[in-house]
Amino acid sequence: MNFNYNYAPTPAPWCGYTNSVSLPNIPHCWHHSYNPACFCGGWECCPEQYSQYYSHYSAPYPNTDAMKRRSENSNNVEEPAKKTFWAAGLLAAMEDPQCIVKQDDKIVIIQDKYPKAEFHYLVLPREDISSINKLNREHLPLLEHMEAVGQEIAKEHPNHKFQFGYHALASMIRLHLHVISDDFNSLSLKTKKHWNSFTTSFFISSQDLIEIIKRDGKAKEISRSHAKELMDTPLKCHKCKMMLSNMPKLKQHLLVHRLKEKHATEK
DNA sequence: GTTCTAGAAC
DNA sequence: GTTCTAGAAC
Repeated sequence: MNFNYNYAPTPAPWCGYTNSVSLPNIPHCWHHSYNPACFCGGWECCPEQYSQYYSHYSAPYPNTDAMKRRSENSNNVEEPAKKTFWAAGLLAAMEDPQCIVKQDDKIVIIQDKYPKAEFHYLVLPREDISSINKLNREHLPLLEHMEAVGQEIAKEHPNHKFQFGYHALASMIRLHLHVISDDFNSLSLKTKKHWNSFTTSFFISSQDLIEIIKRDGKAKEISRSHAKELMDTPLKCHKCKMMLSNMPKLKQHLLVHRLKEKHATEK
């Protein structure tokens, strides 16, 4: 992965090491639980500091070179960049063979690191498109292709229904199409925000986005305040519209549908 | 995006 | 007292 200054990776705040030259090749994907874009290399560079913040993890080995660099730079600590590093996690993941499920010359498909359902893929264009804001009519063939490969991978799970769509205000850099099974059976599905991001109008179906681009020639991310309104929507089952008062109850309720569908497919 | 946790809700 | 979540920190 080549370093791209547009994404302004942030040195870990506790690490004094700053580097104004260039970032070496990034050998790891974000699955290795540290900031792949950090100048200091993430927590491997600062094991003692890392364990201070995250005592339940332990550093694999002390990186003495990095500690020395940090010491040399200790009087020259730059303010961390505003753009937070985690937002660039997808860029690292789509470069890592371990993360890639499928790819072609236009797109890369990865598994969501924190799947919100039994199957949850992300289709990312190789073209540097940061978000739906950057789309225009020239991207229509790409958007159609992204959905087509998404449909293809969904077909590998014939007992599951899938949703294909984009978040109206995405957190991660690089346009990504969610391909997610509608069971929403996952330990990583925890919060109201998770739920509402897939079951309210915050989730723009792939077909809808394509129609919007065809019609208007562009699409616009929603405002933070509108996003918050949608995230605060009361919890409602996406299948039977039943209202649930909290996430544990909602997740328990989802079991009803899972059992019902399991029964139906076994008939 | 996730983790963590204070304090709200029960 | 326990469960749950919102918001800050990362």
